[in-house]
Amino acid sequence: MELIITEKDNAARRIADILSGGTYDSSRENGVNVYEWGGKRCVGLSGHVVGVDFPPEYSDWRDVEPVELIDASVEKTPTKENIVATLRLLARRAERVTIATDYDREGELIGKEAYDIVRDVDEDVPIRRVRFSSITENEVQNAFDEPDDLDFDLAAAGEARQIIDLIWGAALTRFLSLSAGQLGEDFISVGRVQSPTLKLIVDREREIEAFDPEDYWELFADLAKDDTTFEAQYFYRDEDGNEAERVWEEAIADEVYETLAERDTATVVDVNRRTRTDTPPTPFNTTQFIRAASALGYSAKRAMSIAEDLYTAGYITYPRTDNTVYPDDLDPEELLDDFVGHSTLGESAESLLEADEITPTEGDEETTDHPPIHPTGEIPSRGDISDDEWEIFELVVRRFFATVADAAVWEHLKVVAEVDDYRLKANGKRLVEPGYHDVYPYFSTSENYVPDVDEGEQLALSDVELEEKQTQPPRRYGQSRLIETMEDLGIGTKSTRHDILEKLYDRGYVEGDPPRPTRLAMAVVEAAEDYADRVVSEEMTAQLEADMDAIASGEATLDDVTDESREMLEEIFANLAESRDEIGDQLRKSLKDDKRLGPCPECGEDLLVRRSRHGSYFVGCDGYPDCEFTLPLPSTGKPLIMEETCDEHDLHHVKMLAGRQTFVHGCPLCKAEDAGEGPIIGDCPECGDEHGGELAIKTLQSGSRLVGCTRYPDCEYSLPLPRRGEIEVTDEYCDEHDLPELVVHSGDEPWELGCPICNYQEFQARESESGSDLESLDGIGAKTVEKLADAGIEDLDDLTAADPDAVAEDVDGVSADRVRSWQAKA
DNA sequence: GCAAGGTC
Repeated sequence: MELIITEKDNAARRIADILSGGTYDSSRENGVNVYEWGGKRCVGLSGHVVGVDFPPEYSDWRDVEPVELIDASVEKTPTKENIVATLRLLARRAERVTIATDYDREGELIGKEAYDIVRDVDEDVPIRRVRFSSITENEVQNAFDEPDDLDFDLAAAGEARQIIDLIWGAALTRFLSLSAGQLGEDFISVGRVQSPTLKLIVDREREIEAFDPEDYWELFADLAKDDTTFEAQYFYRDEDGNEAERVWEEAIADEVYETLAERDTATVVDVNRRTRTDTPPTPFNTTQFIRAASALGYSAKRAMSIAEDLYTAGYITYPRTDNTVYPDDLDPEELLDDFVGHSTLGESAESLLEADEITPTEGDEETTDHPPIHPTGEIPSRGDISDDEWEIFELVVRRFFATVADAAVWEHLKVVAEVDDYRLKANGKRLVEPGYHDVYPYFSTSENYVPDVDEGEQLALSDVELEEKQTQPPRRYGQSRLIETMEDLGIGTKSTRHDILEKLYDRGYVEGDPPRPTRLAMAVVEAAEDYADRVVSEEMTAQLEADMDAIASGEATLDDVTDESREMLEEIFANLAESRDEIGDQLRKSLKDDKRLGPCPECGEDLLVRRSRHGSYFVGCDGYPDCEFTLPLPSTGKPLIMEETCDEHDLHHVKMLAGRQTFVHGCPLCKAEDAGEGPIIGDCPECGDEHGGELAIKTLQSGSRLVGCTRYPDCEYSLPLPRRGEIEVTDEYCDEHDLPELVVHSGDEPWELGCPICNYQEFQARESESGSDLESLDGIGAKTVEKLADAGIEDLDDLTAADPDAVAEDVDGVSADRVRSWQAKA
């Protein structure tokens, strides 16, 4: 029996399909899929199935000096026990083993890990290696026809990286965490990739903080030929002879303004017309995909998560790739054919197929691991996937379309007109050949119309405007810009860059979007710059890459490289040791700065965001226990201190981070003053008789309102009230509940809410009525019931009477077939 | 309870 091992289950299944001609059987062993046919078995790993770590006696942070980790041994232990067990089981029965992991350095290392597991149970079984760049019939057959051996040097290069990353990361992370007394889940982390990335963000923030704005002026005027008016801007030549629009002296700006404002014509002195070819974009690698998705409003994490789902479902190719050149065996015409006749994508595909010759664009990077991201030709129906998934799928499809489309052509027209010695310019542009923009509508194609004019022509001049402006600080990096910059600097990989950003959020180093560094992040980068510059510099990765190349080519050994790295870290620790207290003080101070809201209204010390023993957040005074002033915070989410401050109390605003339910809470002191109890409207039906509780109209911290008992939290009786509008308490009373009728004033017409108890009871009755009917059907959930109700389908009668196609059109995520199946059941 | 790299 031959055992074939791949890097992931998906690849195992596709290889089984190709080699068996679709005749394989599949079974499960320890929860792992095994594909079997004609004397062969194929199993997929899940990336690395073993990991590196120190021996257990090093695991207590307090008992082990961080410096001791540098010379500690590094062991490999299984991290995916079930897969390792399955591999051992299958290896015992194998007469030959073929390693078919991904064709890149990490794939070689993963292959070596599988090799070691196999060798452990069988010293003699022959083990060979096959390499292919994409899982297509041709490539896979060729690879299996010409098998090779595992490249142990290349795998060793990967191992060196693992060891160096672990030692540097663990030793420095433990050192900083211990120095600041931050143990447990709030440890302070450092690493070869995360720290240089954090430094990028921190450096930009330093520029922003140090920025000194400068005033300048810009002048605009309208020019007109016949009835056509267009905007022109004043410019001059600076000392280097370049065109400049910004005027740095007010007196000069005024002088130009007065001259222009006095005159009513300008003379055309230069007309410049040129055409520009706008070449179509290159195929998607991971970074460019994230960038394009981010322009549509997706975070890096969300974009990758959707791409992974689309990949697993078979609609797009593997989303983690550096490659920007399509492989030879991708036939663009064949792939376009798959879209012909499709309701929304078909037209573009058909127009592209009309071309005489189809030549895809190519990027600069051609790698051996995976093809660029492109559609597989399998098209999901709209009901099968969510709107977001469809939007990302369409992006990938259209990007593929764009790479086989024609270039676009723009015509640029620049007109320069003169008034005395002053010059005005207007830049027009027109898209004469839309080219790829027809099939890829994600780039701007906005035009600016400037009419045809001739040199010497007089144009009417009007509406001269002088605008005072200020230079702006550089902008923070957005998530996709950061990922692009990481790629440019060579740090991280296509699979990890977006994870590294997530890590910075998780560690409390950055907040918001675009990511803004916390004081802690600034202090960590500063400490690293002072004592371990290497770990915040992209140089460390560059050197490591060079060392890994040396190992792979046999010029150096794993021990040469790791020993040298250990020595460097020893030197760093020699300097760190004596500054431990100083570093700890700085870190602790910055941790406190991140919690600081502003002055306490009672004692003037700082108010801090704190966490109670039960885990809830509140605002407390730094002067505690002398000052016991506190303010509440909402119970949902994790508080984030915003840059914005309250004019009245000088306190920073607070935002509550709770995923999709994130909201701005504002100034906690204002909120506390606004909140509280409104008018009392009657006795509490639950505890009024026994304890004298009364019902009051209350406004909560979050801004929502309710009728609640004055004995809260001892009595939790409450009734809901609408969010919007002012509530009027009338003189009329409900006979049954002895409570006043309420009127809500919002919008144009006030509406009668009536007695709050009756109102609530009616609401509940409506809920149960509408819910019971439709929700009784199998395969229909509460969310769908809501969506159907929005489309006017409130009960089973409505559903059976409805036209399935019309329903599918109106309701997101519901296909006509699904509606028919409900109708059959109803 | 440390890193970064695979994969889900």
